[in-house]
Amino acid sequence: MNPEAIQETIAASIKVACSDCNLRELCMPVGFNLEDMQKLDEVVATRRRVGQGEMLFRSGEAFTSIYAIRTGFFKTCVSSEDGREQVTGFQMAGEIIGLDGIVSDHHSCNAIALEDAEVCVMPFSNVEELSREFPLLQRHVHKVMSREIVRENSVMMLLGNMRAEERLAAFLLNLVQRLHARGLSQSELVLRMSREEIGSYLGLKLETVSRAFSKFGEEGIIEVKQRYVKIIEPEALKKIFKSQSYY
Amino acid sequence: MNPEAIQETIAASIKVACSDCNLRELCMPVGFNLEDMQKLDEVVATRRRVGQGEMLFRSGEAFTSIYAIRTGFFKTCVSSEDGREQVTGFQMAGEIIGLDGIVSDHHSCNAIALEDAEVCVMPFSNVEELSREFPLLQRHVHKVMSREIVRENSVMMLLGNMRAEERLAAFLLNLVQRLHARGLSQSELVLRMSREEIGSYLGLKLETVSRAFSKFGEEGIIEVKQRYVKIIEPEALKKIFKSQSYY
DNA sequence: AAAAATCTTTGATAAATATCAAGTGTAGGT
DNA sequence: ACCTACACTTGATATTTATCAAAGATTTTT
Repeated sequence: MNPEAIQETIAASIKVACSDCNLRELCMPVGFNLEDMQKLDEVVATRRRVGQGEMLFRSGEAFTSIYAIRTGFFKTCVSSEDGREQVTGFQMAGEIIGLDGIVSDHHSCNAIALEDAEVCVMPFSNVEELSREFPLLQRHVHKVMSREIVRENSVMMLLGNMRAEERLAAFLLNLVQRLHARGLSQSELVLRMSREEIGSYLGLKLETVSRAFSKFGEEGIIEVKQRYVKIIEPEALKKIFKSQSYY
Repeated sequence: MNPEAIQETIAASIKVACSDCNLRELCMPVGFNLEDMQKLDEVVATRRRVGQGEMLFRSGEAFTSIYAIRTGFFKTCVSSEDGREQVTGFQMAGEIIGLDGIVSDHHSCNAIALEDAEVCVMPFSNVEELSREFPLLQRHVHKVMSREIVRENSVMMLLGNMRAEERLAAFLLNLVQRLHARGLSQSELVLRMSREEIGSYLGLKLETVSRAFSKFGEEGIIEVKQRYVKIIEPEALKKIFKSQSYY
């Protein structure tokens, strides 16, 4: 047994229980009674640790499970034949990844941990089986997928209609909003991704991202020190992201 | 009873049967026996006609149903507070729209008919109920949503990484591929949308789209006459757009 | 602790696309 | 068939962002 396999066995042997999980409100539906909740625990087969820089799944790989992030931070990205890479999202605790694999039984993107992470492995057949039994879970799964569709719609708006500074403002506001929903600061954050990764997500080159950060800093809207960011004037950011008339 | 209501009543009274529908392979799962298939017919409540330029649903509207396109052609678009509009997709016969509404019980985009159209109205509660009964339908619904997520991933790649001509090449190839899957020509098509709508989808201005069309025409790759397009050299188009799968 | 590698910032210039403008073509309505 | 929208094309110019380059900061390795 190699070290990784041992690690996985240990992780699996620890009782994995959604009913006890402090992320429940984020990644599971509410409104269950205790009995149902215990049934629901069956949806999670094991937990899995993913070290920084490691892949949770990769494009082309057979699809078996979706994953709920317990701790850590991920990026998902697609790459073209000629090697161009597009970051399609950044995911944090309580969020679900792997839904891309359902349609073709193979994943179509890579999921890479940007910091040491742990995920709940939810075999999709379990999810479907329990969904047929629990309408609340079924509805929840549908909402999770719909949310992803809606999120991608707004990324399309961002990429198709906004200029560099608007994109970065929208990105920062979205990040702190999600972090805040997890009990973290509304104004301070440490970026888990590089300028290049931000640029890839926003359809910009890293230099352009860096310049936009510097500009916001000069204007006193934010305070930036490498990956540490403090939002001084959230209203100014919102204004940049909402109103600028582009083209 | 106003004329529209009468029209709807007539449409509903015509027996709506997926089991008889020639689009079944496109919009419904395969592998059902006749008995199940008849049960499945219940998923469709009515049909609805949507005239050119009319909205099937609009952003903010309460979500009740998803729609399978029987005939016609739609665009979906989101708009920002300051009025900028982003086309998020073009949909044709056999495709499903309205999935954006699930997450918040309200639609987050507009669906507009680009030509006279008819859709099958599938109340989402019906879909969910039958999904619990028929694992094949459940799996199909999940695949439809996953396909949309994967499609949007490719659009992100397109908007984030490609140049104008690559975007247009990818767009044209995708369109003819989908039309071909519906028994239409692999090389000829009549665009249902304006240059401006193409531009909105591709994150370009209409003039840029027009120039790219002209360039392809001059190079003999395509033949363009307003909205009529004939693809002369599909390989040349594929070479321009040599990224991976685009849905 | 020094060295190497990586990430970030900033400046100068180039390239791509938007904007403005004018003219042409096409479709729909009377 | 004519008139009037509206859609499309094309040219000239402006703007934005990419590219190239180099230096500074941070993290990792030795």
